[in-house]
Amino acid sequence: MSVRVFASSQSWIESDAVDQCHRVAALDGMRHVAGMPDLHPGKGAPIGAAMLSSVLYPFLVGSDIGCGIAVFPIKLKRPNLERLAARFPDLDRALTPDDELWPDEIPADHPESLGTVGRGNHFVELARVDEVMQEGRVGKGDLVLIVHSGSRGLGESILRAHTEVHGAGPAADPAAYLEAHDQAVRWGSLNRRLMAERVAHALGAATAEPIVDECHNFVEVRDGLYLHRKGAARGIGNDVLVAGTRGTPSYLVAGHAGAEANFSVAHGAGRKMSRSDALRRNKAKHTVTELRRTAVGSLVVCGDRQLLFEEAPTAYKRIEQVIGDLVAHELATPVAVTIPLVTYKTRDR
DNA sequence: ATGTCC
Repeated sequence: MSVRVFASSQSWIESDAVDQCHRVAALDGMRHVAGMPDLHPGKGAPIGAAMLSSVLYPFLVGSDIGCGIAVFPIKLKRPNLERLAARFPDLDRALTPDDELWPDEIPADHPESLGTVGRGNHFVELARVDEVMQEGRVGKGDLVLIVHSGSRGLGESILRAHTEVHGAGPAADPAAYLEAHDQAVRWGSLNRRLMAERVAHALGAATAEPIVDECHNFVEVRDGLYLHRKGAARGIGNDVLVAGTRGTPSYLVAGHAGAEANFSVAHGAGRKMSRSDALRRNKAKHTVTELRRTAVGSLVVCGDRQLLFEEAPTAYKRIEQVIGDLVAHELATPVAVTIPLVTYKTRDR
């Protein structure tokens, strides 16, 4: 069926990703595929796409069901970057039941890895609001915690249970898949809150409710159809944090996407290079020192050198271009710009 | 993406 990619001629969109959109569009029951300006190739399914179908395909959401980005206001007296980076808690170590932050109820009875950030493009970032275009959410100079993480092993186990029997085929029992899926979505959201609390505690600050918490890997049942989002967020009257990179700004935007965009907006800058390309090219281009102290003066806590190269800002598209495309196609309008101060990736070496 | 494929 129909495919529409919301990008301009100057935008970097790999043909492989567009090909994937057309392959998805040819699936049984597919009504419409909307590619966001951060579209890039994924494993089988494109990343940065919203796919509307009468048939539910778990592989279109992928393994990290419930992955999303939340923004929490935080107040700190006088932020000293080195001191703050050193005080970030170990978010590779899971919470335990004797921890004071341990929740009373855990969705899906999945206590493993609760409170951990994971790897890949996940991060917890202390950032400063640098510019405000629309009043009412955050003020210039405010500090926020941006948490990008998902359901860790839980979503992976849900997809694997399906894939082992049905591969890339449709969900045999959509209601059963959706029940497990919804638990992973709740687990992911709880996990982001717990991480914000862990960091706020460690930095001696109070915790606040998130001003934004939007998933970008999930299924929404809409008018009896399944709207699969993979690296795409809801954009219908809600705000979304569109993540830049570890070393460039991020944008809080107000989404107002229509049916052509499957009611969705981009979730980030989007990869420009595969992980293997980024590792090879950035090893030649950068030192770990300059990747740990970025061009905007922020610090990156990342003990894993390989991950540092894979996640270098040059591995991603320009966030300004992605936001420009959202605005040009009237999918969203900018609310505020944040600049990273300290980004936590992993303590592990 | 993932208690990580060898």
